[in-house]
Amino acid sequence: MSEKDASTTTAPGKSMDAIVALCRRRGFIFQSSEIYGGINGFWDYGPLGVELKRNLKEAWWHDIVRCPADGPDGKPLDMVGLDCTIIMNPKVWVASGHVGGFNDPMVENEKTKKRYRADQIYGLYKRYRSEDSIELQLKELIDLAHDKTLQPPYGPNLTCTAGSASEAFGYFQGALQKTPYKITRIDVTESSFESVSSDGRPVIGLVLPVPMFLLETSIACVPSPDNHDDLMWLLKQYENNRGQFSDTSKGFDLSEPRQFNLMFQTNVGAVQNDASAAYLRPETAQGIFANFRNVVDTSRVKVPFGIAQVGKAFRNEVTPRNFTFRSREFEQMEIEFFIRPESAKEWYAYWRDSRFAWWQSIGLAGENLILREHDKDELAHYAKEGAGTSDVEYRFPFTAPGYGELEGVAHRTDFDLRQHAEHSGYGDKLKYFDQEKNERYFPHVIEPSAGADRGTLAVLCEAYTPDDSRASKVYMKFHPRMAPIKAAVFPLVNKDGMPEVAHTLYKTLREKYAVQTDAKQSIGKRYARMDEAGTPYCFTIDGQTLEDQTVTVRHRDTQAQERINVDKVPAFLAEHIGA
RNA sequence: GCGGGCGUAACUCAAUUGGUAGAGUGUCAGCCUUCCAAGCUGAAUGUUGAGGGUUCGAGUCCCUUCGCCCGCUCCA
Repeated sequence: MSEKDASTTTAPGKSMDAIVALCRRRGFIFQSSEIYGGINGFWDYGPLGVELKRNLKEAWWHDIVRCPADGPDGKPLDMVGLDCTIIMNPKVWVASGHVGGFNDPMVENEKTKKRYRADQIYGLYKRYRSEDSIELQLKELIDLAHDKTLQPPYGPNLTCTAGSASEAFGYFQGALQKTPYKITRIDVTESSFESVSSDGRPVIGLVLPVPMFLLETSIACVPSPDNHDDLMWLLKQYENNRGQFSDTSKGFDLSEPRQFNLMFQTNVGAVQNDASAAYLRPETAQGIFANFRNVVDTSRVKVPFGIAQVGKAFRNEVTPRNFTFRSREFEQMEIEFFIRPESAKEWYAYWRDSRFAWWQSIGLAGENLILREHDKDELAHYAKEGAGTSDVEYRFPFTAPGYGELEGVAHRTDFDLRQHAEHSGYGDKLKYFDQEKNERYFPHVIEPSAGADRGTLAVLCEAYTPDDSRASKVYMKFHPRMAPIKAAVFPLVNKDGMPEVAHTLYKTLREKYAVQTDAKQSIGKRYARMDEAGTPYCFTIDGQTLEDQTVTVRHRDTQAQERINVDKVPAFLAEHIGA
């Protein structure tokens, strides 16, 4: 999420509470196992919701696998699908780094209950005792200061956006002015230079040679390694802040590092022991990498090509929140696109831009959708050296004025294939062989990874349109391709032969489209219900139909009406909805 | 995981110092109805989130728990 563009806000009248209420009332989304009090982080899709989400997934599958666009070289993309299991050999997650990296050891301040990643406060989570002498602590600090192996993330890794090193120098000087420490050097690392901020200026990193110490006051202290006074000052800060850190009996009162496991664990087979332990996949991507060899061997694909998968993934999030936005069980739509390493920049740009355009094409066309290039310091472990990472982000009512991620496009390099080559023992056999160039190599990967539930939620939020002038006070302005119900067929009144005509038209249309018919109650009430369901068109059979074979088309967005011949209705839908 | 707020029908809300759980909307059925939730008649729906306690008696007081919202934290 980002806080960019704070000057604009989400459209007025779009309260998340109202959207959630409509989702419940009209059967889009329910809380899972609600009659038992629900379960945090799990959501069910009702009759309208499942249609909506299917439309999203099927549009994705159609546009990615069945009917992909042309690539940057002008040729149609080579794409195939895949459907892997949720539970895989646990070694997959060791290779991918999810066992270990995903489970960052955390330390907790036992008094304030605040939690930090252990690697970010290295040195501090070492528990000094009050009887430990200042000299001992000082010695440890000096050792740390001279430990050249402590590189980021262990060392402080401050960055700023600046046009030159001297400008950055001024920034860092300001940032550190409340400490007695001076900047000893500025490293404009290669990786920092590659990252360019949104305003086009390079990101310049300050890499300091010793660990940063986080005090409770959020001061970042950076002792110069050879300055005795600096180290003494730092110790003094510890002393002064000890009341906040500890109960005075245990020095700096942080717990031992603990694992906070974000992967769901289960057991395969009846016996529950370490040998039977397995995980629910935290992402669908690894199933694709694990099957890379199989797909290459069986489907005649050639680099560049992509493998796509839609499926459930699971993360035991610390804090599920914001409706379905952060769920513990969720569905991903992922592409792993395999390319020659030297073409990474080109393909990365292609996927970044085409994925953004795709979200626009399904109705998120307004200013609530943005494309955001990541800063270097927020990149995932596998993407540090890549061509880049960006997010397609949507301004949800609950993130406004900030944004929430819908899809991430990342250059994963050849990290995953190499990891699996090593851990599986397959080694070079996992490499791709290029016949033309007689060359064997690990392809690089551009990964566009989208959230189906987040996408559905964004479509819901975007469609929600308050309108006091209509009976329903609100209507869902879905893109026709997303609308759960494409059209409704109504007899104006429930007599005089109109129901029969309506029924015949309904039976014809439902062969191809999700349509509904309803003869009960007043026509206004039926239109109003369709407004809340987001149905783009209603066809109404009236007295005139019986005479001249024309029906009324009622447009959802404008409430305008026109007459067309009943025989032209399928063609009308084909034109306005698409096949 | 921490702190704060909140849970009464599908929705929005009532219910006197603790004293028979109600209304409107929606939903459903019938009638009526020739274009935007119209009208008439009728109907269904709650273990007051759940569990325990105090009490003759708990929606109301106490404890526990679950869920939702906000702020931290987390989001590889």
